[in-house]
Amino acid sequence: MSTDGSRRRDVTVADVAKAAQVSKAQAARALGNYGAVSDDVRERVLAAAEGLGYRPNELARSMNTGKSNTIGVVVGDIENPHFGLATRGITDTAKKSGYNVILINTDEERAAEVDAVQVLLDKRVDGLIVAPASSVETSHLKEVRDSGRPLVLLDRAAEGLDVETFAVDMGTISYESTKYLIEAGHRRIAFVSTVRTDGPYVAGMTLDSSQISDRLEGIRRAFEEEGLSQPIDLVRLNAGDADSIMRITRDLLKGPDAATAIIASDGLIALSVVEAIQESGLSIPSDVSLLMYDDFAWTRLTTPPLTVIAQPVYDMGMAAATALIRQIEGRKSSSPAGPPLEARLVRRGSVGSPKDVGVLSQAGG
Amino acid sequence: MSTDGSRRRDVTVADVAKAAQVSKAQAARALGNYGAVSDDVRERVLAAAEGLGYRPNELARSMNTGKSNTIGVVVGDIENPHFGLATRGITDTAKKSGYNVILINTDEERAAEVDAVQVLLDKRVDGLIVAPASSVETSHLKEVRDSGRPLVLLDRAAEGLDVETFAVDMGTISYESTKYLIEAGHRRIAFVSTVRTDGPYVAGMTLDSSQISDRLEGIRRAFEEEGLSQPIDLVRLNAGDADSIMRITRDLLKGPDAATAIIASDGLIALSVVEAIQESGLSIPSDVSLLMYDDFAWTRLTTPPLTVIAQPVYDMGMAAATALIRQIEGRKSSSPAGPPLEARLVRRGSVGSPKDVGVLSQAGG
DNA sequence: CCTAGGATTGAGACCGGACTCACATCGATT
DNA sequence: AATCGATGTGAGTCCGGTCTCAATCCTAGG
Repeated sequence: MSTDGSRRRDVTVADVAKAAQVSKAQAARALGNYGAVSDDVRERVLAAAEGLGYRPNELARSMNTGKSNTIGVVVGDIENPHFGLATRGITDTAKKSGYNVILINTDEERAAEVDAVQVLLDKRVDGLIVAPASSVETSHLKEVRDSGRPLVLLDRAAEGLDVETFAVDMGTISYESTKYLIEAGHRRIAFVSTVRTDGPYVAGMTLDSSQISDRLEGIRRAFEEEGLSQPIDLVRLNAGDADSIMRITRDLLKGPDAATAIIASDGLIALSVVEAIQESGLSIPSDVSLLMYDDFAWTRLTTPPLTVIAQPVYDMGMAAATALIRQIEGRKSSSPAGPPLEARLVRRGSVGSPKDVGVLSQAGG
Repeated sequence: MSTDGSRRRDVTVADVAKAAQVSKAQAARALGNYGAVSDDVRERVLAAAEGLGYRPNELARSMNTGKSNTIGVVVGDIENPHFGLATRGITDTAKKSGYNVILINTDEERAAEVDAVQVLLDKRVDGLIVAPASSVETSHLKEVRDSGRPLVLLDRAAEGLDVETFAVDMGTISYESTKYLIEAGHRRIAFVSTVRTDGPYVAGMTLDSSQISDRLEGIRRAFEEEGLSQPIDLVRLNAGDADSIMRITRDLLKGPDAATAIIASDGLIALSVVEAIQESGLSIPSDVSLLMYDDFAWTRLTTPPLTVIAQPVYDMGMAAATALIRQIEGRKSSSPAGPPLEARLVRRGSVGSPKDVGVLSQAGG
């Protein structure tokens, strides 16, 4: 019952062994629950361990089992609710299988990501879940894969990298929702995203983000199918902080060729877009329609409630973690893809028909 | 230039040493940049390391330096933007000093927290940042402190635990904002929180959360100062999921003694409260005023924008991490408290005067 | 009563670095 | 030229576990 006692160094198997009057090997066996140990010894060891407050050093254990029971998660920004929710899906799943999570933010910068991956590898995590900042420059991820360490991608694909990826099919949902806007009468549909590019958007341009490429492709396809062409002058990338997004929004809504609908690439963007619209004294959806990616709780509270593209973010995280752990623990990959991760258009009140078109087909369901 | 080569086991110092034709000790010195190494040896070793793609095993390194360069963060729920932001503050600060973060969610359950702390200790993290689920049952945290491992509390204090704590002074801001509501004419002020209790609220009751106790105390003080007494029948704890919060809200707004103002203890609660109010056909602030804790971006987008109590959440995380790292790296604690972490009442549009009172004193400013 | 074979047990190697210690080496001091 | 202190260098230990291997104990079968 020496509840106090040792303060400095932690108790080791050797200490326990000594206290229990057995060899280190026997103590280790009793503690680790392997090998053959007599009842007498087991009891003595367990009692000694209890009394000394013994706790195994996971570092040492990891060192010679080669397993750290830790997975590394690399995302853009944990503050972004999208990643927050995905991370929750990951950590919940990980915990269930006895894994812990080391989290690193990259702010969507490749250099930070390269670094993060390196650090995690050095720490000998059992596997990695990465939301790649760039879908194009992926050499560092290739190295991970080549090193044989389990790797799974979240949210975005990486070009030429044959790795399990958990993301929704952006092309399809983008196509469908654009179609919905077109049917409501919109022709001037804007798209605002934060992906960085060197110059203004040009059709077919290679983008850093597979997600955004797919969305733009979906939009293009929807227009094309109607015999129309996508207004690429309304595609605004490089949207940065709140101010720049508001500036972009004001610009989009100005002049005779103003956008009649805006698709915000994520919740943060939508926030600033809505703010800019409100400041301009315009109203949603009578003056301009709005569609945003991700369904957050607050989107139901705005006036009007926002029409959104809901993504199964938590499930994505869960699926990614499940797949990674499967890779870590056993067979390569049983089923190539898990259950389908599908996005869904949630029609609320922020999409209507543009003013000068009248009600060709009623928006909303 | 053997970019491929070894696939199985990682390269170790011994391998590098052999390749560079020097002893393991010399290789380690050159690689670790310590001790005395001749230029010739250093060059050979570095070249060999480069060629072999040597990467130090941080696990092994940690084992005999006793430092893992990792800190453990234990929060209620990373999905909650409050913690998301705080965590960002922590990770940013940690990264700057070369630390990584292992994140564990507890869902505010003590058992999970005890577990989390244990796991992190076993993994030999250099220090811990905990947002304690309970301010009362803190024996597991006491043990951490007694074990000598650096520990810092976030968001909430823990009773009888003398540990650096980074949280805003809830009593003061609660007092001030209640005062503000009272001056606007409110007398029937409700308070809704998720803290779990055994029975309904009784004045002076011991709560699991120091935060909530302090807030209630602030409310009580404000009423008392006006010669009034706090309507404790309007204190609703144990608010659980969205449904239960909506039920509570409807109940608060019913009958002759209905609440004229509601204080929502966090953003998630506010979400459901607003939803319930909207569903009831009532409007804010003419029928009922609303005040919520935490200033999220979306609170500016509701109609009307919400009056909130803004907390320096990111700074809290940053301060906690800074203090922890200071503890880890050196002197115990130089300044008992860092820069003051103060909450601020942000007056937007959700607080007005109750109907039957008229405009005694105009709310807002 | 003696022995084969499984149950126990202890010594020590090993994981991959960090670091101690004793032993060179070498230019500089007197 | 002999000596001294500052490098250089390699052998080997240690961190705290896991695990191999050979030795020892026991007990049932003959």
